[in-house]
Amino acid sequence: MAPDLLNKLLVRGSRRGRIVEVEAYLGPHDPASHAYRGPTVRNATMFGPPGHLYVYFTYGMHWCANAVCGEEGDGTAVLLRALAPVAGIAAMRTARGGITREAALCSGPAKLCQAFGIDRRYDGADLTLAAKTAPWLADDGTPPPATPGNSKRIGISVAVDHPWRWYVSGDPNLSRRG
DNA sequence: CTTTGGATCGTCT
DNA sequence: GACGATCCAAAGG
Repeated sequence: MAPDLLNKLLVRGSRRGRIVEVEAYLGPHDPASHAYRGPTVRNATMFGPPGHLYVYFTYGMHWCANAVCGEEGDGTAVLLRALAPVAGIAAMRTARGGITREAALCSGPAKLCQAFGIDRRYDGADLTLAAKTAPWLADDGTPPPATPGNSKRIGISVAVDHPWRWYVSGDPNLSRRG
């Protein structure tokens, strides 16, 4: 499912961004996944029904967001790693503390959450409903890339060899060149 | 351009 | 008590 999320839109209020980079985390079978050691209070949303947002806090200051993709009980999710800003860019700049370069607004998993104002409040949000204030996912008809870029995952220390990162090749908003 | 270190705290051991 | 699905500024080449 991870590459199929490429080119979908993350929407929150007036802010819109096209998903250009994701990583898959395969639940209890994946040592790099928060779900590896089974359900806890923190990762409960991952084990819930698909189509919901799993938001977690890390490094003492950052939020990151995933789309839950497995059936209830599976614990599988896709980390949203980078977006191409589409609308609400002024609001993103403000939320990002005045960063001016557009390609730096959403070019990382914690950056896009900061740009969209996503935190614990939206853990568990239903991504299939066009909500007023909560984040959701829209499909404007743009298909995923026919041949997405693919690489190892970033920032993990175990299960590092699985090529479970996918991205829109050459997009300027990637967290790394690709 | 690449490398390095600091910030900062919830979560699980 | 250790560390993390990160980011940024500063320093070095």
